[in-house]
Amino acid sequence: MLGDRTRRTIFERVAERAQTVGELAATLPVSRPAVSQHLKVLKDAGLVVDEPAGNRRIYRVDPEGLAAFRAQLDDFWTRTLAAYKQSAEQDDAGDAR
Amino acid sequence: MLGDRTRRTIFERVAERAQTVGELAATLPVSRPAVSQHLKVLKDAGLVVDEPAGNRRIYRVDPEGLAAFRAQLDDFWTRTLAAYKQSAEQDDAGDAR
DNA sequence: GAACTTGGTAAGTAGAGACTGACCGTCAGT
DNA sequence: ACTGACGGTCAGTCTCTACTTACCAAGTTC
Repeated sequence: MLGDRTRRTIFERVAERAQTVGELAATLPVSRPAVSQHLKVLKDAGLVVDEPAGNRRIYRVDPEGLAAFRAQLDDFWTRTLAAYKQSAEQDDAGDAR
Repeated sequence: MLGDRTRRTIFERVAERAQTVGELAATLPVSRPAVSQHLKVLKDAGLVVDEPAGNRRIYRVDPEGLAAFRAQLDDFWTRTLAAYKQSAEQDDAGDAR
């Protein structure tokens, strides 16, 4: 999801300040459609929401989706680290046997 | 890095229990070389270390590299969330103006 | 309402990377 | 020493995806 540099940058920019597609594209080394496509992905993932503002669309971070995303991440790390810890302890027990 | 399903699974498996390449490949839907390549990437990233054990190589999680990796992640999220928070507060101030 | 701006979508391309089969080196057991 | 198991690497393929150009729809401005 946020593995792609460009997409991560876009996400950071939007987090810093709600912006339109054009504003984002102007400061990035990719074309406007590319930005639009990245925003679509971020939107589908629930990380951003867009709001029509006359001629433009303003993109901003979606706090709920962001929280859900982080929760997923945290869950992964919690599970993985717990498993690792347990495995490490078993190794210690094995060494001490 | 951990965006790829297979690689993430491999990492989780290694975290659960230190294993050889063959053991990992046996329970995964990909070939042994594929596992070997994923492990190389994980090793280059410092997430795992390998230790020769006679004929085989045992892969285990590298606590230091893991900590560094998590630190990077945390840094990204801390920065991003801080920026977002500040941006949100400015918006509130703007609305109240 | 005509011209301009903004942005989403479609189609096609190019590059990245995940995967396989083949090959080779190394170690263990006989 | 020979044989078999384990695993790293190479070369090639195939899929995925990020990107661009072109086009179209909707809105604003004069």
